[in-house]
Amino acid sequence: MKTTLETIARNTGFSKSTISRVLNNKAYASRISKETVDIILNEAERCGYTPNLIAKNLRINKSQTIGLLVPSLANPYFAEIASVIVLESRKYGYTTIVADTMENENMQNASITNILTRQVDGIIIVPCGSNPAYLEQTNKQCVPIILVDRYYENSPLPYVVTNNFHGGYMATSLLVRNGHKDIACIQGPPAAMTNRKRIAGYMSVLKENHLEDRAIITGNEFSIQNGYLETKLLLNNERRPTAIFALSNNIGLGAIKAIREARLRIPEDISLISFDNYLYLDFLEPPVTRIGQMVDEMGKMAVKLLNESIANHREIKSQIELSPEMIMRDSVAPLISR
Amino acid sequence: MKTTLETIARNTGFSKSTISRVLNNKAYASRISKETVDIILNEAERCGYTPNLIAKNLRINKSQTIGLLVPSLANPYFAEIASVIVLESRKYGYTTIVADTMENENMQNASITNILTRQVDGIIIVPCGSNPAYLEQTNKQCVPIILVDRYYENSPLPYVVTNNFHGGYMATSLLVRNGHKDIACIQGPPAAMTNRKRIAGYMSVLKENHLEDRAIITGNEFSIQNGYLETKLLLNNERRPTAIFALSNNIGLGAIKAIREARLRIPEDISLISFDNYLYLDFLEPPVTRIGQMVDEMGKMAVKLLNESIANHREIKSQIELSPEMIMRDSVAPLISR
DNA sequence: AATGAAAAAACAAACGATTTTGCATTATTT
DNA sequence: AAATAATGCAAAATCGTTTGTTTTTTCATT
Repeated sequence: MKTTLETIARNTGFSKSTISRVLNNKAYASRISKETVDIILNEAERCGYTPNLIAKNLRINKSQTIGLLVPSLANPYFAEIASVIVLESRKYGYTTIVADTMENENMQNASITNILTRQVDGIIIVPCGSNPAYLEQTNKQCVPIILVDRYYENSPLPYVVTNNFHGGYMATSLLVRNGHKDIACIQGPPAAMTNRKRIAGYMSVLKENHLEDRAIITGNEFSIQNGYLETKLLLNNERRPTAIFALSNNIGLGAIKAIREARLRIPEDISLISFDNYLYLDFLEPPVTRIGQMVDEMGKMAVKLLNESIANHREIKSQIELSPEMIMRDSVAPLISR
Repeated sequence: MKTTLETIARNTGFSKSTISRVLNNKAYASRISKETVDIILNEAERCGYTPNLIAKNLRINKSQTIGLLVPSLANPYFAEIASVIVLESRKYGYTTIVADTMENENMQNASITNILTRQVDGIIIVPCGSNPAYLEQTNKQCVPIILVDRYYENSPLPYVVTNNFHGGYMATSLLVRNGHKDIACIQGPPAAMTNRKRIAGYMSVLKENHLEDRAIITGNEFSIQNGYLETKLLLNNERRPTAIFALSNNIGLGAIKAIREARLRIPEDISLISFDNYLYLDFLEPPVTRIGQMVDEMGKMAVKLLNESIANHREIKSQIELSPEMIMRDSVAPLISR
């Protein structure tokens, strides 16, 4: 038999309201006597009372739950984000409902509808697709939303992302400083903001160095397959690039595979720099130089903002960009003029 | 203003009970006229009604939610398990609350208590620690629990895990078939069941081949650091092993690092086989031969069992072991007698 | 002893759904 | 025409909390 406030009330002879106040540490404010408090706490302990948060939530109209949507938990990058957010939000007293949107906009919207029926207090999401309408509506009318890692251009939705322009800039600068002039850039989805910003950073460096007509931009997906195919093509060009900038960890992996198949050496024959930090990259031959994102800060910031928005009941406008970091390894080398 | 059954009731003139039945597709069974149904459905649509699952759950005493606890979402292996389970349970209509236990037994128990207050219908957990008492109590008295990936010996808790004995057996057999006689085994926590079973498989092969006195078992953690240090030590032995069996992906990585630092080649100088499948292992030099677990089947099976247990309201006794698979790559070579 | 204020606890109404029971009204049967 | 059955819906209880209001008790004061 499950024990409720009613159970304790019967066993002690006090009323449900008194029990409730005691268990919620409102005894003093409600002038409940010390003796009563003791009796009730003891009985609660004795019969192993656990509150029914469902009932509480219905009453107070808060669920102390947030929804977390990511494009793919199987991707270690998003898994890491999820890990940070789950742990961090627990510190604020939130429980996290997680959904995997499979990089599919319909799935994303369906998941939002679903978690809204569960009365989440707020949503953190790594969005996918290009239409923020439903998210905006939800943010306006239902619960606060914070975007992480990705955002929509011209949308008022608050976000915490990496300064991808800067990331692209840093990566390309490094290559240029090493004497590279023919730098290929293998991109993800051309529509994705993260992708476009990185490209913009890349182009900016080329322009500053008057190399813009030597820009080579190719690719269309953040996938291993894309990195592999595009690199294959690049290596067969009459004018082979001396360096490759891969706009994601997966693209980088695909590039490595193709470079190895061509029996070229990194970095002697071709330099490589990629985006996203990941431990395994240190175990490749050679370890891969990369632009890392501050996943920890990103997650923590998102939770903090969401919590503020929930607590203060006001809309958050923050659109925050965090600086990426350069992780120097051995896959970039100075160009030996030949 | 949020719309509830009451809103629709007022707007249409019907009672809440009628609205409820219509929206739950019980109109026919309750002999509600076609016209009424139409009116109600239209109004629900018009005012954008979304049910409040919190209220529903309170009433029907089910949350259509399951809890998923993993030791670390940041570990891609567990993230993959989580991914499968989140997606699969959605198919059954469950929403998933995820908690990260940080490989900490206290955290695990605290998380269980927490999600129980949220009235989850069941729990899927990759357990940590060695004391199943609280889990068993919860399973008996509150909601069904299914363990995945790991289990407790002598505990009645149902589980879906890999046949780790078989995995250890397969890996070691491969090495022996390749002529290796001095095979070191770097283990994780000696108390962990998964670890002990793998060790047992390893020993079994050695015994069958009368090599048991040449067994070398060392290590104590499923971490990169452990794999690295233990391998360092092994390579400095007067009698260096000709093959290493790493009992986890992380241990394998650490071993690779140490082997490279010693300027030895894999597999020419030393063979390596590790446990757990992971895509990145194909990009190492050489690609790592490994024992993979059927993560997909494991997750799906766990959800299926849990759902049955919830639906049929009876305790599940299943203790299921899935066969691992050998993933042949290039890190194991025949021993050249010297 | 009567009065009044303060202290302690009970009452009762929500929260938003589901579900049992019951009551008209209409249709069918005898 | 009377009895019975079927139809269509409403009322109200319930799930386990929280919380504003009211009641009862205690105790000091006059």
